[in-house]
Amino acid sequence: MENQTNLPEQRHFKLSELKRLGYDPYPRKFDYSHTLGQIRTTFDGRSASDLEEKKEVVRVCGRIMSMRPQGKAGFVDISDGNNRLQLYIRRDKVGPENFELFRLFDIGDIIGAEGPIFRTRTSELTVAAVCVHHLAKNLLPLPEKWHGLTDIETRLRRRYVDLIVNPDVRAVFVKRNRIIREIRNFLDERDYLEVETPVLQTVAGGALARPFQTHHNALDINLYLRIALELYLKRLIVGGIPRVYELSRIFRNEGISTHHNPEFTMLEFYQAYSDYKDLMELTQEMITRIAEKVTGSRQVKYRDHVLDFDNWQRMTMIEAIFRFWPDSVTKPEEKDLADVESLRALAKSVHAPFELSDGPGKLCASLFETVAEDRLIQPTIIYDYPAETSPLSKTKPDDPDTVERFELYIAGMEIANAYSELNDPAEQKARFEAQLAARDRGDEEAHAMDEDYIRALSYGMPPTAGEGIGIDRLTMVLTDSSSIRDVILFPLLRPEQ
RNA sequence: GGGCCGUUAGCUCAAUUGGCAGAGCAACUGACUCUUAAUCAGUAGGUUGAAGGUUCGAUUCCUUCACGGCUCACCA
Repeated sequence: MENQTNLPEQRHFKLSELKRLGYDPYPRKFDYSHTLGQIRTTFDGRSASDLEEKKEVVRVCGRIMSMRPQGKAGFVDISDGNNRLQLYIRRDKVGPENFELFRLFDIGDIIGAEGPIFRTRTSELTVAAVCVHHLAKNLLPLPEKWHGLTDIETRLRRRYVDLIVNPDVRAVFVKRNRIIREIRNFLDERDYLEVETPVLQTVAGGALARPFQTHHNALDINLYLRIALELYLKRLIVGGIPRVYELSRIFRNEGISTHHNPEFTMLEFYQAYSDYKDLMELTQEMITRIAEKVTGSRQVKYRDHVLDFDNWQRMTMIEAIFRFWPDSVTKPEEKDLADVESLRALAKSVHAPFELSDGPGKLCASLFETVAEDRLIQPTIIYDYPAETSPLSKTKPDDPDTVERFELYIAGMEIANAYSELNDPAEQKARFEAQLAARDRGDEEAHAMDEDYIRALSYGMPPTAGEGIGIDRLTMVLTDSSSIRDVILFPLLRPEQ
């Protein structure tokens, strides 16, 4: 033992010692009387003398987070991930054999204990153990107790360790779950039907993005992982389900950043007999309610800002370009935003990226993203988008170049995207053909043709409004997280070695 | 993909101008029956991310590679 300086070897030695003393190294179960949370709610308000008098015996279990041995006695803190509780183990209370077991315990071990609840001299609620139980051995040491685990790579690769030692991480994912639950409650209250549509698709449509490809062996066909939920959900609108939603994972074969993960969670919902104005109201109500339920307030701290969900803004994309145009650059006039030549000049003046094949719509969108997007901190609905960048949206009745579409921005991030759905199959076919032409010009993200979707529209789709909400980004906003990886338990990383 | 930065003990971090690789916690041994960052005494723990190069000598300087972070581009 003296020569065993390697830590895992020492732990394995202790595991063999457990076996030698007749303990099952991996016992099957442990009957506990209280979770640590139940201990807290039951006994936190009780006085030392009251506990002393009643001597209520409990059985508890959890992972050892710290130990303070003192010769023939010792204190141990256990945690169940939510709560901590102190155990006091005395040789004269548990007996010499059980005390030998206690001496084989390490930080990180999973143990059980039973005994009466009491308060120490410093008033700490504590179990005075009459017996301790070994439940599982920790063979790899936990991070240091007060600096903890901070290395981001290790935290992500070993999320289980991150969860053990960083309580804030668990709190984020509890909130994420709460957000999803509130969304379901909100939509279910409004008679939406939750459905599941194919992840494997022969045509990856519904968004402008590059898909992952895979192959089905038995059918010998290439398939794509879906990049959006949209086209199947609208087929269900055609099929007579007037309110429908799906909340699930989609996949985009694109870059990874603090705001992008290759797989992410999207809510899409579609509501027949409505237009995008109706969804603006619905979105504002839903997001505000979720923010309040999840954070406890309609004023939410995010980084250096306080997001005020009592004060939503609305403006058109064009208005946003004018409003946030940088003072240092000569402000354009309205007519400049209709002309390709002057739009290119404007794009250059603010360093907005564009391609020579871009029409006025794409150029406007690029201007908007460059000058306005990251200034949209407070909840802001930006509406009326160029038809050129929106192949599935219905145009405005008085303007064939503009569609009835809005996006919700919070904290400089696009959170939601919604529009009045194009339900004219002839026009939809023409839009797809325009996208195919763009694809031929080298635009890899242009929308593919989907003949069956055209056929579905040809059976007649009622006027419909639809919306997608990025759950990961919404969770970032409501948990004050600056990276999408803080709200995804196991984000994609390059494999080790 | 571009730019910048990082990688030293299980964890968190030092190491002066290129000159013997260190500390705290964790671990091990011993003392200690109300501690809580327990305390006290002692011990052990390293291919400094990998491979080359320069040098009498490299954690330190150079090159390449791996992985990561930030950021820009693309995207939601």
